[in-house]
Amino acid sequence: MYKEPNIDPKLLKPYDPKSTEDRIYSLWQESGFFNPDVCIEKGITSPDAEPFSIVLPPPNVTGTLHTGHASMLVIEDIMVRFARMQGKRTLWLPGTDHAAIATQSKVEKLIEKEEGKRKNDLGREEFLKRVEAFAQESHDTIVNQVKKMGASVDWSREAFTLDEKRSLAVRTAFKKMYDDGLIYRGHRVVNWDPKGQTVISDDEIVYEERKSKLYTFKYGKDFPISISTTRPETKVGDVAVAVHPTDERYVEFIGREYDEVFCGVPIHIKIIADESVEKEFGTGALGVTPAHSQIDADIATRHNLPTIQVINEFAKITVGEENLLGKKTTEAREVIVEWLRAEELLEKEEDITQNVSTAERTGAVIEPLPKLQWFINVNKPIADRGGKTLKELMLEPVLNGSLSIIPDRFDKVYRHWIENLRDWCISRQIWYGHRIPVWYMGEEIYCGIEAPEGEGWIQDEDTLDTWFSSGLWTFSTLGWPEETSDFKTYHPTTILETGYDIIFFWVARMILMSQYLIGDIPFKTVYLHGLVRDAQGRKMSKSLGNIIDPLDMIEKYGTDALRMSLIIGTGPGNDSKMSEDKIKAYKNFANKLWNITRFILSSTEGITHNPEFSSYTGADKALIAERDELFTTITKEMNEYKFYLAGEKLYQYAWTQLADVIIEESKTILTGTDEKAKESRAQFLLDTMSKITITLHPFMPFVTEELWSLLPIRDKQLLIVTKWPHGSTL
RNA sequence: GCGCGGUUAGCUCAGUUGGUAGAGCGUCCCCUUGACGUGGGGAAGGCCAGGGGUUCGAAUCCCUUAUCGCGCACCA
Repeated sequence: MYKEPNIDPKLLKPYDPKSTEDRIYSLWQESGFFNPDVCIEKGITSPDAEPFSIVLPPPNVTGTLHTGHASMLVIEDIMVRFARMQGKRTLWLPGTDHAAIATQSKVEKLIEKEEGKRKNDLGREEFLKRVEAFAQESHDTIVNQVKKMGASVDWSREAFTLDEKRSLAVRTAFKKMYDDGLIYRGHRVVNWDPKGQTVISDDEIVYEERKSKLYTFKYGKDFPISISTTRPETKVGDVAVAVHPTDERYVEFIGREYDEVFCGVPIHIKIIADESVEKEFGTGALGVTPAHSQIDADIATRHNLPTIQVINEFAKITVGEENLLGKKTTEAREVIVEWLRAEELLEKEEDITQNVSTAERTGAVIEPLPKLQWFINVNKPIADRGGKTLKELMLEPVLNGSLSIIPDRFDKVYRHWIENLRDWCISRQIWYGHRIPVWYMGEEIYCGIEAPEGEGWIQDEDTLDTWFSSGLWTFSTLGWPEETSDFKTYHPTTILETGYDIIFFWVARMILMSQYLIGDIPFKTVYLHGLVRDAQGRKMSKSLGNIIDPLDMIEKYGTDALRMSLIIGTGPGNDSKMSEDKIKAYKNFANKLWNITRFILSSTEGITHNPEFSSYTGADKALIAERDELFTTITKEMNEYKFYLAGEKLYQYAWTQLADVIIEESKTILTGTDEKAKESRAQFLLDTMSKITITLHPFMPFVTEELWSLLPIRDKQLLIVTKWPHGSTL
């Protein structure tokens, strides 16, 4: 036996996360072990080891991390540390997202508040400088927070959705899609955000239930059919009334045309028959406004009707006399309702609740407007993908099981979304983001990775939907379009861990891009976590003032405690509640581990752990069997991504079995006279403590690394790269 | 309208392939025991939302009702 010095004086005091965590994180960073190449160089990982890769869902550079990010980092760090300890070639690739619209509107608000200026006062170039400065600052804050959480990401490979390499990937992807005819420019009724002054995609709409009025009226005294609408102000742009072809009430009018003057605006209305009209709704007749309703636009296309735009980008009326012209839609509505009353055309006014479309970022009510925009065609057969459409490419891996979603009930949600998917509008009228790689000169259009040669070309003013670049994330971060060795080694990535709230925005788009551009899935498994809510189950929000800052919790209880509280009892796909009591309980647990170690070290003083020790007593053999059965179980659970179960079992074992039972009875054994039993028990305790420390490391990396440094174990590496015990054989 | 999820101890939630119900916090009682009072020992507390079915056996599988929440669609 080796004689060890007395136990470290650190152990004589309670565990102190504050004086430990930053020091340990630096130690890891200096070791280089977050980088799989270093692990191979130093002989920790075999060069032909199975790769395990995961990209960090890049946090938006709009500010700071919240508890949702914290829980994401915990789950992913557990996966990554576990993989690394299993000897896999493990890469966790970090980065941040420029989050175009979110970041731009945040900076716009800041500038307006602090300087009273709007972005046009500054100009594109100056404004972008401001946004970049803000983004840089957010980035630095985020990086610091990610480190505080203990995340073992490979900082040497850090990426940003708007940096040079990712921009090249974006332009390359765009050009290929353009050349394949998947990206096209089209005039369509799109979702216009009057506040953000940009188009947004269908997915960026949030439906809000609001009380509203349904008005029933006629365009004029002699008009034969009454119609119902919640938006009378758009009716100055009507070109038709659509009825169901079999509606007996109206059948005789089909094909007739009428001229009316509606609130001072001349309109020409044709009565048409269309299957999409429901006889039961309202009067069973629908006023068709092709410019300001997507459904009406579809009807207009079918019947070859003209499109008359009557509302502009600022949600103001563009027709009529001074009573209407230039009025906001809400004001114009009142004007028209008043006019209808005065003319005795208004027949009914009903209170209804309706789903109002609002913009996710700005909260503005969406104004459908006809616009020339860029779209991705999801229904066009692609020649070099076996004639499949993007929709089919997105669906395929989920249907055939090559890509699995945890929990699997989200399969259905995903499939349902794809089935309803329409062309994706990818152009945005904002400045911050990837400029569309298309140039114009007169009638000529050029799409390329670089600007065209020659004078006079003007680049498209618009930028791309931020999710276009996020969609490339699994491979743009690995060097694509170059065939780098990282790309070859780590793609498809092993798993994507993210919130279920962005399954459409992000997960689906990554599958689309990877399937199309690479011809392969972006990841084998998707693990979806839920929302972290406050103790009452409410969503955390600034307006409610119920936001818990993870950094405050770290300050109070330590990162390990926060991590345990975020993982235990949190199954995939389910929302969880943040509870300070729970964090406190795990702070106590960290201290408990500390004290267990103190007991073991002080009562086995001078003894070094001997992994080959074989003279265990019968009693200790039984304890080993029981313990190793636990390790077998939790290893299985970890492999199945059931960290919430494994973590809890380790906690239970360490506290109620090791501390409460085994250590209690060890007191008699270790102070007794049976030397064989003493030696056996001492080795058992050291062995068990070392294995508990190893297996708890993915969950509580700081306290375990610190304890590991104090354990009398020969030839040890940092715990972060120590091999995971595989059940009873190790 | 279509779909999904929840409903388990006072509170927050676990419960892996169906086999006598678990944890944290809280509550009550006891203990300055030589790792730890950020502790230890003990206790109370549950017709697992209701009903029906399958089964030797159901919190777990099926049907149904209620209720809360979510997603999608509609939104004239």
